[in-house]
Amino acid sequence: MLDPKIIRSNPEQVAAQLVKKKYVFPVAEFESLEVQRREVQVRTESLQSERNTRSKSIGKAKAAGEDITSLLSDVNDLGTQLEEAKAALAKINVQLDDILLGVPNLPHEDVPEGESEDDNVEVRRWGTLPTFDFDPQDHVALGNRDSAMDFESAAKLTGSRFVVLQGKIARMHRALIQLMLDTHINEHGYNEIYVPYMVNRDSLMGTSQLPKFEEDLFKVPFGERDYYLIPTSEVPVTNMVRDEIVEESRLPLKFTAHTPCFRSEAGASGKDTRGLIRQHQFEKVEMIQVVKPEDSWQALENMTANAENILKKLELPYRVITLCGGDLGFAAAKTYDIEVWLPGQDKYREISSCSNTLDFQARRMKARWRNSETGKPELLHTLNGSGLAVGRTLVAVLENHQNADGTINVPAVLQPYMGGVTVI
RNA sequence: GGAGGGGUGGCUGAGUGGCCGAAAGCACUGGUCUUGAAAACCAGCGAGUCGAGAGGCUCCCAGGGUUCGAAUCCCUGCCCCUCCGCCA
Repeated sequence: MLDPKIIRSNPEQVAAQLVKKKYVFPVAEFESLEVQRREVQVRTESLQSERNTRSKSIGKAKAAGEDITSLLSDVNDLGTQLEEAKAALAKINVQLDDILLGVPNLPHEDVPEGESEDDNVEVRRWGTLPTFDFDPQDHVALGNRDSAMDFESAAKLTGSRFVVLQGKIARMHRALIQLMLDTHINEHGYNEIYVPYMVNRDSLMGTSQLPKFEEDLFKVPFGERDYYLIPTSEVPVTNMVRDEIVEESRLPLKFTAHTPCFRSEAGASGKDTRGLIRQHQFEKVEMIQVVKPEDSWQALENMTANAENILKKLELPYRVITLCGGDLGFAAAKTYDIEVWLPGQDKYREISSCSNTLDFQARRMKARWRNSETGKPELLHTLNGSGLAVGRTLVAVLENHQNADGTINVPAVLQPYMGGVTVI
């Protein structure tokens, strides 16, 4: 959520900045509601004030043993007026919240203009693209050996966009997770955390998957309410600091978690239907940082480098891009995507996304720290980044390290996690 | 599933209808003392919101209700703890 004070004091400027993100902010509607809100709020509060003072005087008169019947009749119709004012105020606030919760974060000034992913700007490349003296296969063909990557069984068990992995491929998939976690823990200073794979509405509101993106989520009815399968561990991990005031000495908080992620992919029918690229269920190792505001931009650079380090270890060529305004996510002020080279598709594909949300999520979550200089609680900054999407990493390893006979060279860094096997 | 006990400020915890935004302690901040520190002593210290300010309003898990007035009484829900049963 954006700071309502900033929106109130300068709605046109906010609207102008949001144009970059292809969002039309309803300035006129907002301002007219604000005028009403202010008027009704002032009226409500003065009525409350009146009621409070009168109630106090009744209490005093009663204590003094005086007759209070006339005082009671004076206060009679105050209650109804107050009820009406309160109801009117609540109604206006609901409308204002609807607007405010639907406004995306402001893009950072570095963020390039642009409509879509075609306008994203490349920052750097790493690695040399592999060359093959044979026709490289894609991961679906490579995984088909011994039914190690089995989409048909998954379709039988559940439906489309799921997979069954078996044998060495399943082991490599698991090995990748271990490598990622160990690297983030031992080399990058993250704290491992295990979290629920289902969350409540409040958590999803906090990180801003709700109320706007409900159709992307799997909902699980539970008694009178609903739980939701997490679309990313960003949700449970970031919400650790919801409604908390974090001691300054504990900052920065750096968490890494391995979880499955569940996405309905409602808006992606027909897209990436082949293979492992876009599934309803996939594994991801996530990095979350909760930092002082002054540290968040440096943290974004570091987190991106942490994700890149995994690709370097796996000897996978990649490039880093800055998302343009039109491609930027709802909560993000700036996002670096890392795209890995996939020989089977002959192009770079997203494998990580690292974002700084500034205080956007923190404001929704009331996630604060106590600033020792001011002595006051202030909003934190939150960042999240994939380090990395495991399924897509598996795809990249298979395709980049394949041999003519369809076998795969296991990257040296992964071999200890696979019992020393060098080729699968 | 059954029985009982709870949810109060950063933390612990008192508070059963008005004198309570809320005792006390811890933590924190400032001061006295000290070469310095610790200890001791003194003082300050919840959050949000409206307002130029004075000050107002809201918040004692959440949502309803009773009342002129609710942290306090009633109802519903959520969560935590103890015991019993069941169980991976």
